[in-house]
Amino acid sequence: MSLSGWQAVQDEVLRRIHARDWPPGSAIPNEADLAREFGVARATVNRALQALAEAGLLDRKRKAGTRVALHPVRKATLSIPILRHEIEARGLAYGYRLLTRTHATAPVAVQAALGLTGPLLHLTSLHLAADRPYAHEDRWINTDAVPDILTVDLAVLNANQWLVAHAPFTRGDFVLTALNAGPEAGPLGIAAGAALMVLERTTWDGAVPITWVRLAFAPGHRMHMVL
Amino acid sequence: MSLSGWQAVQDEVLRRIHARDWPPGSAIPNEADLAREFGVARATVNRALQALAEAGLLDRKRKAGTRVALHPVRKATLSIPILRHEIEARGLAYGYRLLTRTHATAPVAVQAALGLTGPLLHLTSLHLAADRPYAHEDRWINTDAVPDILTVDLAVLNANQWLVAHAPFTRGDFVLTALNAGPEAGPLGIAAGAALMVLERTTWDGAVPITWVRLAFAPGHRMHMVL
DNA sequence: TAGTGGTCTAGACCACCAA
DNA sequence: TGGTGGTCTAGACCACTAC
Repeated sequence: MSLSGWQAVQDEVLRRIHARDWPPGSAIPNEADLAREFGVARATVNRALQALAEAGLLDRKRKAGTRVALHPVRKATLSIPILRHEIEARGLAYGYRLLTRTHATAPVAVQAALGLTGPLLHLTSLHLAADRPYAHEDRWINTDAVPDILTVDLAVLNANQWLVAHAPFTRGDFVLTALNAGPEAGPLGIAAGAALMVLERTTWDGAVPITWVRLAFAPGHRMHMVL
Repeated sequence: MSLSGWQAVQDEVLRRIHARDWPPGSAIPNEADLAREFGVARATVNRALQALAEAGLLDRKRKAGTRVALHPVRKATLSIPILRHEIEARGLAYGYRLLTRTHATAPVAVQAALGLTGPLLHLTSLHLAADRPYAHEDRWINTDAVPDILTVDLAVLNANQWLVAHAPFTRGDFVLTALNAGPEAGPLGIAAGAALMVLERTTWDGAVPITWVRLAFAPGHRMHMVL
């Protein structure tokens, strides 16, 4: 067989896995053999198999060889865009309203997530899509890490937009959960107790915690992923 | 400068982006120039830059060159393990209980997701962790695609486990949302109206729809992602 | 210790697309 | 149409690890 291009190799490997030529758990030929069989260079086979391993369909180990994953852990990729873009991509007008701005001691859960105990800048705000509440934001900011944010008029400029532009993070940590609406119910204009999708994000620049934010999306919000 | 390995190249590029040597939106040198500067082959630079582009930090276009992404769309990867493994990984005993098994016409939403109108196999079941309800499963199966499942005693064998072993899917579609507990409240042993994290998954084998499943997780369930 | 995947190299050709 | 990234090749060396 003579294939052309690493994607063709990938397709053929996928076909064999799927056709049970190579059943789950079984070892497949090594790269050199496959390269010979497919009539391509080993690097081409390597590219194809690495992509499949990254997707979780193959397990690869030096010396042990490559095996079809027994329990393919499907990995779905969730892109986390800036809310403004997410809303505008739906053809809706984006709006932002700052609700509160204080300095305060954060709740224990936030202190733990950030690893900080001192007082932090606390913002609550509302993201609007076509003038309707889209998400409620509860944010704590480590001003020691980004002192410049104190000079910004956050009533006008979205804190998240300022942060992505001025304080890029190197590490982020996301938690998705569902909560019954509490204090967010009022600003979101919904009944207390409604089920809300909540995204909690903590970000660091190296070892320095930057911000903790909790986004509570209006009821009915759906996060979509593929594969 | 002389670097060694594509990860070292990646690190250096990241450093420059982060240090604002290459601010957001700006073009960075082409691969050949970087290869010369770093003292590596162009393929090595290519490997590093492709990884960064895949991560959303760079935008690459032929002829136009490579630019630092203006609005880095962070992509979080959510691994969707088999529930049994997720539970056992926490050191808890996994349990499974089939609640109902019927043939029926699916709700319109399910018909639409699968693109099928005929009657389907309908299962509801409960996943248990240490004998406590972990998630409620509502599943519709296209028996035309997997007739063999009718020969299986689903009271004993988890439908999902049977499907992953016998009917691999080539395409999947996930939706995450939050719902107030309805009929699931009873089996889950919780109050009606509690906020539940819901994962809806539709899977196909090529163009053939296999199954639609809705998992409602017990309150407090947290899905974790990194970066 | 030997076999396997991981990676690098130098060179080459090609597809795409902005100028 | 020329410059850029995308990819392939043949060969090589290395790192890891099962045996």
